[in-house]
Amino acid sequence: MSTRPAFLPKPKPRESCGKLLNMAKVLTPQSEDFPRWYQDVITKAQLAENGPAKGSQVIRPSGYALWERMVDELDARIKETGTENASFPLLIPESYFQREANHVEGFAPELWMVTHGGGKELEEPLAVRPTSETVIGEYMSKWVNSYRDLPLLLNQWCNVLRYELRTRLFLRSSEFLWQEGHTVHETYEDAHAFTLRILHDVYADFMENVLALPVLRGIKTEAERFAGALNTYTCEALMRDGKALQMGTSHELGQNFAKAFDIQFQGKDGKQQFGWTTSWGVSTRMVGGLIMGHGDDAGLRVPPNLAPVQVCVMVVKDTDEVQSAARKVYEELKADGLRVKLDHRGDVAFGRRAVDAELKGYPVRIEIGPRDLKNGEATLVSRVEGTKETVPLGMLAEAVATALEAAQQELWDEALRHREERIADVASVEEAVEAAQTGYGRLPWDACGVEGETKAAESGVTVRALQRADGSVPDSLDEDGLIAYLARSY
RNA sequence: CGGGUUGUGGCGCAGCUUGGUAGCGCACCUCGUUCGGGACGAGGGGGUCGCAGGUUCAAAUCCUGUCAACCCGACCA
Repeated sequence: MSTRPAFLPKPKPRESCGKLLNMAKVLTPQSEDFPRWYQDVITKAQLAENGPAKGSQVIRPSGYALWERMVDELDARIKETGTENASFPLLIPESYFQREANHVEGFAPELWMVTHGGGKELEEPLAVRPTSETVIGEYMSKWVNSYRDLPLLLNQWCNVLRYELRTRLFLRSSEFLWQEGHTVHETYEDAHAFTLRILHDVYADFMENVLALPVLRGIKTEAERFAGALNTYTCEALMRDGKALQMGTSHELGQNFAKAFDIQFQGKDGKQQFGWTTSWGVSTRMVGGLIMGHGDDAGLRVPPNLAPVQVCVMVVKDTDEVQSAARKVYEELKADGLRVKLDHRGDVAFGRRAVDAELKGYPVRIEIGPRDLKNGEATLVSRVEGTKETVPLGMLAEAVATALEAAQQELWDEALRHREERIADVASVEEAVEAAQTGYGRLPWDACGVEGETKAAESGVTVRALQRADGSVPDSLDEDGLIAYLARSY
């Protein structure tokens, strides 16, 4: 994992500092009560808290910074596909939802409806968007006239509201932030290919290379499919407690919405025809996935590629020498293009600040104190690897780069190992349910089927995704020889 | 919506059985000593006990209702 260059000294623990992690029990241990641990991290790392209205959430700066980084990375990838950002209204006429039968049925229970405005009852209630296929469809219909207008590739970053009975910060709230892409294509093939391109090149790429979370890519069963879609493709990550989390979905909508919203164009052949649409989204739920996918008993562990703060430079003592040396290091690392934070607080005890840095999951911490300076060194602490080492000031930039790279790799390796250990090949639904107590139960879809799916659901286990035998993503549910992954999920 | 648990300063809790109008730890503020792993001492601010009724001379405590949260189930990014 960590490939440590020869010029770096072996990490040496400093007994005067005691152990790196878990000095103070600030969190409920994961093994004791995972949901409680999750709550604790969110509170102690000041990520979010509940809002005043039922199910609403307030995302605090530390949590929002994580989301902002996700937005940055994803937005770049989305634009790379040729998709452009736009903004559509929050309020959608109720009648729009009724145009696509499956869509209404799926979303009706989750709709928030605005019935009054300006002190008067509205003639037609307005739904607060739970997703925007319907409004966007209406405008796509206007904008698409010719095959030359295709593909039409749109995305919006916004909030959506869905009425929820049981809520959990980041994972399920009545209001959440997300990105929703909506596209129209000339042919089924184009739309299908684009749906998968988003799944692989945007979502999975981001989740694996930035979040360092291995994701299972596959197709959803009919039961789990998006309301109104032909097919739903998914990226599923396995949390540290063995439950799966749907991190993102990409839907091919066929011509269902095109027909409902009259998205027609004139083809090369001069004939009017319906377009083929897709939609795809990821949300602030990914923050929950990040927390539960990598966090440990000392708090968050944020992969460097994502981390809003990759390096925290910390003064150990509040003296002029230390302060100016720390600032110098901070400036240098920043000039190297790293995301750096300077913790120069002199009025908060060192231990407290160290614990705080661990809770927030900063991948690398540079401690600078008089003892370090006397030796022309700084102390480098790796949050992920749990090591402390002294590094000559002149080699700090290189040491930090190495440590960050190692941390990214280590998180990935750990998560991958964890997942592989928790996939059990089984032959029956009963065994799959059993295996789902710790991870995934994998079995041929033929051995499960819709009946098996229903049966597993009674034990709180669902089919998370279907794959081909070689692990690739099927084009449809009709393919033979599909493999099902069953798990408990968030 | 069904089952279980719980609502007392920002957070975590005690007090309730045996009514007499609130207490502890953490956090917060001030001063000082500290500062290489959540420091210590002294001083200080903050709650009317989820909410609404009721019983009573008197309710955090008893009764009724209600709301909310959490955990377990059914629905979901």
